[in-house]
Amino acid sequence: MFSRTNNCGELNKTHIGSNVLLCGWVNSLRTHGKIIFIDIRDRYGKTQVILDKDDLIDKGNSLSNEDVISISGKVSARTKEFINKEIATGEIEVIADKLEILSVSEPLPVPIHDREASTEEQRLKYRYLELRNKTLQDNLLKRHHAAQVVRNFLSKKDFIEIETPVLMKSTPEGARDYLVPSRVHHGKFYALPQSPQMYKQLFMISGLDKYFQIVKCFRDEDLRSDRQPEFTQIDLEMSFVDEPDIRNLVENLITTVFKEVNGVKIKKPFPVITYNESIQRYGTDKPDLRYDMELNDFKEFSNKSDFKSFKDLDYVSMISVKDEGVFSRKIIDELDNHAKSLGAKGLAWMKCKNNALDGGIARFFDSNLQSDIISHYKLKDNSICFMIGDNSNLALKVLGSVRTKIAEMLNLCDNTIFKPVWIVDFPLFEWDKEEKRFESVNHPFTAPKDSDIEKLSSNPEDVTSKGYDIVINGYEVAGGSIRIHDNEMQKQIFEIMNMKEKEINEKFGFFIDALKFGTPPHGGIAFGFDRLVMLLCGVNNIRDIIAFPKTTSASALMEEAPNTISETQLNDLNISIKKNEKDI
RNA sequence: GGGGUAGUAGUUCAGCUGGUUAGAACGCCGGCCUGUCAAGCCGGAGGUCGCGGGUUCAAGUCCCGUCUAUCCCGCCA
Repeated sequence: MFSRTNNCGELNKTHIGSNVLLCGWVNSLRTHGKIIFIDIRDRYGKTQVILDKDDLIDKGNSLSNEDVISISGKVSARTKEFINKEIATGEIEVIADKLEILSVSEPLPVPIHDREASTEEQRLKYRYLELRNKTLQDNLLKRHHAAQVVRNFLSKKDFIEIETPVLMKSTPEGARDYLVPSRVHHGKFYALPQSPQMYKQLFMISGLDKYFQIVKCFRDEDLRSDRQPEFTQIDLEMSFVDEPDIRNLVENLITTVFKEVNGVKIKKPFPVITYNESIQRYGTDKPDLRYDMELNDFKEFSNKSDFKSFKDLDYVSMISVKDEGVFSRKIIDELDNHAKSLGAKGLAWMKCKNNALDGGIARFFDSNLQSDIISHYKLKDNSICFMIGDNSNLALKVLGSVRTKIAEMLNLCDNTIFKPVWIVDFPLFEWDKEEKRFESVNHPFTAPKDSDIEKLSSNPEDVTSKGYDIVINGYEVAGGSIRIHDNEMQKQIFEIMNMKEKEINEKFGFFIDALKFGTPPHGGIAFGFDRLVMLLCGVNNIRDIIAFPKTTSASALMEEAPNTISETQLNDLNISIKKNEKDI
């Protein structure tokens, strides 16, 4: 029987002369007749092994990539000309005196060292092979490290990690629930948590004071590159706090994680901007602050121009960018198409040259107006302006998206820089046109600002909430709020959302009851842990930091989930499947 | 639900305005080779062009439908 003495990444000059036994995969094989080189690989690194004895060469010639082997031999120094500076073990090699083949590998369906070299469909099907890739392993290692730092940090601050149920009651507000049928209670269903929101508030009522959990959450909605149907939150809640207490704690948590995991220092305190300000300046509530290019109100000038398409519009939004020959007609067309695909009528533009405006819609602005524009926005020579006119919502939103697109084109997104910002003063409600009722912008447990409580009954649309988000580099990384701790107010909020007493009692009665028995003022926040790890790893796809992710249609290509179940299983649950017309 | 992109050898791709036997690289199999490190050289095998229909003398190529992956919009309290 074998027993490994070292891993494949740790041998160096200090081990020269010692006898070792290494285990791992054949990373590459170079046969030269009377000598064979094997790079043996494990999670820790690669080591070059030499086979130069006749019996070993016969065996070595039968090897192929990804076979699992063990090698025993002597660590030997490489002569100067053969040192490989690329790898940690490059100063030594192991001269084998025994080779054991532990497992033979068939040719791989995906190459493991070059992830780009196969389609994602293929890689997800053989995810366990893709996970042999160094980068992916490093990402998972970083994820582990980040979780560990979070647990340590919060534990030291008296937070207790408490598990909450995964099978819970469905309360259809917000996202669609993943549902689990009950065998015992025919026709009834559990829901998987979208977040442990109510449980953690109940912990505060219980007097547990400070709670956290690194926990899986589930939302049955359509996916994006930063959204998975099941994802992980760092969920936390604390009693007897107001907004500044939470912000202070969270800033310390975030800076600690970035420092411990990535060695990056982030300045405190984080900048704070209001929701309205963020929309005005960046056209989004998750602005990327790694670059400037703020949006401007251009209405004043477009009104004075002869450009008819901008007349009679609510709003004209403008950004200006330095143009160092990047914005060719082709690129401008590309941006124009992007704007149109988001619902804008088009993207107007003009360039600033020799203290005048030129190209695009410049001819609709007379020379006086042009100089006014140039001096008002301090436009520099060789810059380009982009404008969108529409209702203010759309104009800002679309130009905000153009802003990020331009930043990508100009390579302004440095993944080693982290720019966090608090977004605060969200409206408490927004009007749902289709349902014709108010809906919570955050969730219905978010408290209104103390100064706005009177407006709750008169004009709910003007009420500002005690909610806050943290955005880093354009990703919404965390969101939370100070909660309502008064049962009457909680009931009032549900009523504003057009819920009847009966419905409130059915869905949330237990929770409103709980609020009656001495509820401390409390608040908290939940981090999208996956997104945080994405930032730490410098990747822009959530699948790169999850071991076994789902596709954009929420299926698992490896094990083929979801799947059909047997008649027996259906009968146990008293469920029958409706046949579509197509299937008949 | 809507829009964009992709689907051809084990893998990644090429294949023009429809026209001989659908090509390349890597991998695989066989052989040679004592200093390579993505080793090299010689030879070989390997294809239901995602699937279904249509147009045509002729379809990988054109048309319609459909499936899968991916990006975006809607959606994500």
